[in-house]
Amino acid sequence: MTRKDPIAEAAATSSSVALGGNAERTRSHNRRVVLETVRQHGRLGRSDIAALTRLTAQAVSNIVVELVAEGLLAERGRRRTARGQPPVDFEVNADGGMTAGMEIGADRITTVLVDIAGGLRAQRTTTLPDASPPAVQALAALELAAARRAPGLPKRLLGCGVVMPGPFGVEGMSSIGDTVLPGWANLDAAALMTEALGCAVTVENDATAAAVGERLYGRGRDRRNFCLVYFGAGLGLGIIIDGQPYRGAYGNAGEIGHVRVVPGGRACPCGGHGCLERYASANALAEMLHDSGREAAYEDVARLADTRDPVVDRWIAEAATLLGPVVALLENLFDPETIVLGGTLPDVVMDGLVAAMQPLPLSVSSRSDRSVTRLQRGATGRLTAALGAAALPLLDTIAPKIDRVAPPEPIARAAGR
Amino acid sequence: MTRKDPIAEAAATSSSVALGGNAERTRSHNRRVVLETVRQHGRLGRSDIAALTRLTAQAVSNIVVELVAEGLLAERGRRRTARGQPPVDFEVNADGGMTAGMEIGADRITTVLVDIAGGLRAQRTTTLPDASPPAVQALAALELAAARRAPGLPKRLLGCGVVMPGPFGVEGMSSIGDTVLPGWANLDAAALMTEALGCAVTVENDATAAAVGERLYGRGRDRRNFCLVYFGAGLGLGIIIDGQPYRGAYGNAGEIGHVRVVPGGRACPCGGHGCLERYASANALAEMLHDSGREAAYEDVARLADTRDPVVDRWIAEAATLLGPVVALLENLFDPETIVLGGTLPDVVMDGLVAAMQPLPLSVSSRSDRSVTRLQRGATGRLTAALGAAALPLLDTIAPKIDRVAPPEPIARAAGR
DNA sequence: GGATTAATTCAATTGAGTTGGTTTAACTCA
DNA sequence: TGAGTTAAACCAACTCAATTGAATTAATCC
Repeated sequence: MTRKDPIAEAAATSSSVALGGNAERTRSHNRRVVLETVRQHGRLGRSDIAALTRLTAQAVSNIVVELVAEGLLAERGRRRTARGQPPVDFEVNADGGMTAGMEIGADRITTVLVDIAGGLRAQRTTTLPDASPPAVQALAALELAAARRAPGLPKRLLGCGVVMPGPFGVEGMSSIGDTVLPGWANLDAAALMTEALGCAVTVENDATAAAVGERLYGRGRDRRNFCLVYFGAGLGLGIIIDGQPYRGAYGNAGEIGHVRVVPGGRACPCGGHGCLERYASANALAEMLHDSGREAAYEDVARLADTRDPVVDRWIAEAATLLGPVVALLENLFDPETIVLGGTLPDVVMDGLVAAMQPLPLSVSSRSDRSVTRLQRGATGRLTAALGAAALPLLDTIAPKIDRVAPPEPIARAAGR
Repeated sequence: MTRKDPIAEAAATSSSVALGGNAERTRSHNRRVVLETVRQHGRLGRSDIAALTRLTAQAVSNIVVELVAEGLLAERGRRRTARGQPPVDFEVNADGGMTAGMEIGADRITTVLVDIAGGLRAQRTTTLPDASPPAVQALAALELAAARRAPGLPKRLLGCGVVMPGPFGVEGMSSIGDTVLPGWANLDAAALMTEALGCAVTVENDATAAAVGERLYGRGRDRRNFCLVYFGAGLGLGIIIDGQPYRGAYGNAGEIGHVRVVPGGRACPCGGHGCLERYASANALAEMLHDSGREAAYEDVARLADTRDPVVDRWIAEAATLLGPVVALLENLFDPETIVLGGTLPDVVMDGLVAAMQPLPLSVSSRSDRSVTRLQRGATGRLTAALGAAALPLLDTIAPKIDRVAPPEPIARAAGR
């Protein structure tokens, strides 16, 4: 009859377990639901919230009182209606709090402060002379402090999201090569940055952060399933499933840059040849520009694209040819509501890409009755990664999610033997 | 000040809304959590359940009493432990209920009855002379009734899952071509079958159903994220994310069969050329066997594979060559815990495929410290689709899920103007 | 200005989990 | 063999938060 201890067993397999609920968790869930509903619709009366969430008006009323008291919601006066007592509208209180987003690249740090209503309240960029952990820690702390000196900011800082070349802690294919910052490999970046910044830090890769940014502030505002193709140094894919970022079982989902699209093509640091990101990425464009003796800083690229520079056009044509089938592939696999293009390329270039990819290849998304376009440029512009980073802590605050947790510690339990 | 009615607006965009919780929903959630936990671990005492779910022993006790009274859990005696009062173990009561699964193909119907503990309790196959809706309805009802006459079955039938060539209601790429049963296009198959069978029917495609089957009874039992590549008439992909089947925004996710793998290759009913499923699918193998004058029924294929028939070997080699990169692609995009092969091919053939694909191409899944193999054959064998179908209703009963719902009807509300 | 309508609040009730104490069933050791 | 120890399970009182039903409030309609 002797068996292993089921608790120890669960901890060993590290399979997460669904969490039971209770009254407090119900409240916390409902608070999130209310906030998310208001955020999504912009401005709602208590009854509207009740109807949308299927809570009673009374429950909503209680929660709203709480949220207003905490400064998360703000009253916005009565709406005019046909009959009956007009509802008092509420919206997310822009001054109720803010989050920070930092994009740490090899040579620069971009910092943004975003309020909980999605408004950009401060923004800084500085060069990073030394990317070693202590230097980054110091400079990041300074930059955040400097950004917080902007006038009229919300007082509360709810958290900080950091985007940096990853991955961290996961031994993935993409960790081989030149993506990780020198000296950061195998370090717990989130812990280091939490220590440096003195507030809760979430670390995420650029593509996923950008997708979260679009989800909260951009094209994904009322989308629950979409993909974001991110043009950075490489090519990334951010995946939003059921309103939440999808990271995969080991945090490596969306590694799209190393799909082989040109058999026997350009060599890639990953060891392969003809990888997609050797053609379709900001780096690939910069290389092409360099090879033809042109400047390739952001402003240069924007200018060149504006003037329909032949090299830029050539890159767009090539990238579009290779990306088209990949877009169709993503549609066939994920069946998203839409696919968004984001990243560090100027809007003109993105628009050029979208245009050059038309008509898109046949896929399950080729329906005639679409209400959303299959492919579009993101709405958060050049700051997309930093804004996405800032959105990360907010997602935890706002988005209702299923509560699931690692199995409990088997410590202090006498295991059966 | 005049604005649109937010409720009508929400209904129009049909974006689903998170649902508020209350005491009853908490209970229902906790019941599911308890059931799921017991199902996953096989046999647990009340305290174990409490520790795993983070509920109090008391709450668990109450719920267990309820579940035992309803016949869903069964007491299994005390376990031997070192000290203290030994716990009473519980497990899912195999006689507490069952679900039916039907696989409706172009020429046959397979029916299985599976109890809630995952045991196969009855199984039938019959030929389907006429695939028109009325004929299928009549025969399916007869088959289900016949299966239910097997001795010693659980009394309760909790629901019925049906797998049939889809898709239904969605105008997808794959609906073009020969996949849909004649006469079923644009019909509400779930409603028709519910009416015919007299119990709640879920309709699903083969690949997703198979994935759900593996999730509950097979290789996915302790996996929360995996993909299942399904070899049927075509080639499908079932995706399990966070323990739940992922169907995409419009129910078309996992359309993997029409990835172009051979430029300028064999023509495909979808209109393209060189689609994966023209090479890697049960149909493709059958075609190849026919062309060389061999029989291609299931038993024939199994026999031929056993004797290492050169044609079968050739098919395996070809399919493996084409599937290898696709497996790597899936790993890079979904980062699953594992990828499972399932479908209507004999186990020998599947095993041959898995072997022939080694070594797998580099991907984010190429880690040295893996505890689960990257690619494996499914555990549910030839009945995989039917068993998966039977698992569908159970998933709703057992698996905890976030409650989310379409927005409320705007009827009977005076819209502001 | 009264009737009507819809939003909101008030007060009592209910469901379900938690807390703290008690009982029960095994093992350990003298 | 029996007292002591330990962990499981149960009992009863309590608390949280949502629901229910009635009352109040603030508009428009006529």
